[in-house]
Order: sequence, then structure tokens, then C-alpha cells
Amino acid sequence: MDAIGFGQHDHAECISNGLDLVASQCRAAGLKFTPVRRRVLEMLLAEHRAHGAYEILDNLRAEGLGSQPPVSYRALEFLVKNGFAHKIERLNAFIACAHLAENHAPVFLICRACDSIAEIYTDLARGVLGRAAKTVGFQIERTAVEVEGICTTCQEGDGV
Amino acid sequence: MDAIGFGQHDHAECISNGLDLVASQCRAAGLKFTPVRRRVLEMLLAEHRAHGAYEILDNLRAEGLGSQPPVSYRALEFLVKNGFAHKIERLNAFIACAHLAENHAPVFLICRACDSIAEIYTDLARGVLGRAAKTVGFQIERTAVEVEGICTTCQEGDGV
DNA sequence: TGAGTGAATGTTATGATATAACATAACATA
DNA sequence: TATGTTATGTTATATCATAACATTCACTCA
Repeated sequence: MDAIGFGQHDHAECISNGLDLVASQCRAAGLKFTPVRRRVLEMLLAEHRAHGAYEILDNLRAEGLGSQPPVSYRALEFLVKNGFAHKIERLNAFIACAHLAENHAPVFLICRACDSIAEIYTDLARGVLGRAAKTVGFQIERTAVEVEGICTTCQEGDGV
Repeated sequence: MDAIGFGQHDHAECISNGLDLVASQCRAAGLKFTPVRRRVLEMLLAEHRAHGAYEILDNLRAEGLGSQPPVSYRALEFLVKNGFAHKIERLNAFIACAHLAENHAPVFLICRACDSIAEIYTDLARGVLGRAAKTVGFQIERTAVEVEGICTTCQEGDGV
């Protein structure tokens, strides 16, 4: 398990690797990685935090890539649908997937102090939930697991 | 573990027991269980599905209990804050707590076919998440676990 | 008992998020 | 080049949520 999002890492790599990975996955799957979609993913990759659709839209507008809400919502829908980004329901906002290469059920740790978000990689939640659901005959299609709290860095800052 | 929400049960009891329990918990905690708050909880208890704030408001309005959005949002906020109801982030809607007596981290199973919602009672998710969070130093304050899929009843109807 | 306090409610206005619906353009391919 | 499909452009509007301030209510204690 890792937790990209909190702590140090080579962030330029996050962006370029992410874009490359998604581009090749799109090529392989016959999906169109258009300029708008690519740019939106790049914005999401730029920071490990959730971005609102209208924030994305403002940037697109400034770059002449679109000016109305459906433009950003469509691009985000494409990214989410294909697993390149996730929606944080708690915040009505979007974040780039931190585990692009793997098929996974995302679990998010959301720091309410600094707004950074870590996507932890674990299928434990799916396993536990899967068993629980099974006992009541529920067939899982998607999971949204969002944990709110304080990240290490902000705990230190708090004197906690 | 149980899963109130799917399947048969004496639903009149859900409502009257729920109201009584909350009334007594409020009395014990010195909270004011006002007519609006009581009526909103009653609406939530009436069906095991999520209710939008404006749907609640429409009912309140029809009954002369309030006419503007803040009225329902405030009552819902009171109920959520004190654990008598939960917000389903995925749906931007609210549901009565199905485990009023216990302190718990709720897990919801949301049927996308019939919109019914079960709140399963398990601290497994919290345990698993707790351990995962601990390894990255994250301090959990709240969890939102929302599982979307198909309930038993709807699977049968599907011929699945 | 009535002045003060804080909580709850009433009300206006607006902000923030999201999508329906339809028109046009770009692209693949038969 | 005709045709179907997917993506984009655009208008309009639906839906969800809260800031801010006025008023009322319930309680308490001098």
C-alpha cells in the first residue's frame, strides 16, 4: 500500500508519467484522448487535491479550450468513466487517479486542514465490503470510500 | 450484521420507535427536538431511501412548517450532526439512521434500480480503514462509505 | 416579572453544482 | 462522397446549498 498525495515525491513525474500512461491506455483501448480531455487531466495531475468542475472550466476558458459547463463536465465524465480520474463525492470535485496502472476500488483520505487528498491502494475495503454485501445478497458495482481527517503534516503543524 | 432497508420488516415500528428513541436521546442530551426537526426525521424514517433537502422542504411547506431552503437544511444539519440521520454524498440526499442506538461508522448499500438504501452495521470498514490510515499517519475523523449496486429484490426482477 | 441571553426560526438573496436539449463540427469508413 | 458516430459548442435551466440579517421563542436570574 502506498499513499501518493501526502509527503514528498517527484511531482513532475506524476504529471508526465500520468499523461503518457493515459495516452497509451487510450490508444490501446481505442479511446480518443482529445486536447480538452488531455488538458483537463493535466490540470488534475498538477496537484493532489480535488478540483471543481468550474475551476477546471475557468482554466479551459482562459486557454480558449471551452467556455460552458458541459465542456468541463464532459471531459471529467470521460476521465472518470475510464478510470483516469475519480470524483470525490464529499467535495463535489475531481481528482486524477493515483494508481493509473491498476484496476482498483479507490479509497480516499481527505485532509480537512490542507485539502490534500491521498488515494490509498488497498483492496481490503472491497474485500470486507464484498463479504458484507454478499451476506445480504447485494451486488456491488461501485464503491465510494472517503475518509475525512487530518494528514500527518497538518497534525505536526497543530502541535497535536 | 443486519441490513435494515432491504427486505421485510415492521415498518411502522421503524418510524414510531425511531421517533421515540431520538426524542429520549435529545432529552438526555439537552437537545431541542422541535416540531420541524421531529417532522423532518419522521419523513426520513417513512422510507428507507434518500430524501433531497428540497423534497423535504416541499412537504414542510405543504404543512405550514417552513417555506425556505434554510429551514430544511437546518433541520437536516441538526439530525446529521447528532447522528440521527446521515447524508448520502453520492446522491446529495439524506436518510434516517438505521442504527440509532449505536455509535457507528455507517456503510450504505445503494440500489441503483429501486433507490432503496440499506445501512449495514459493521465496524470492519472502520477497522480496516483505521489500520490503513495509521500506516500513513492519517487521523480519521469521519468516514463516508457508499456502495452502489443492485439489491437482492432487483436482481430477481432482472432475471440476473 | 421583565431584562438579558442564546437558540431556533423566518426570509431574502445569491452562490455553487450539474445537466437537458439541440446545433455543429470532426472523423472514420463503406 | 455519403453516412453514421463521436466530440464539441451553446443556450437555457435545473438542482443543491448557504450567507446574512431580522424576528421570535424559551429559559434564567436579578
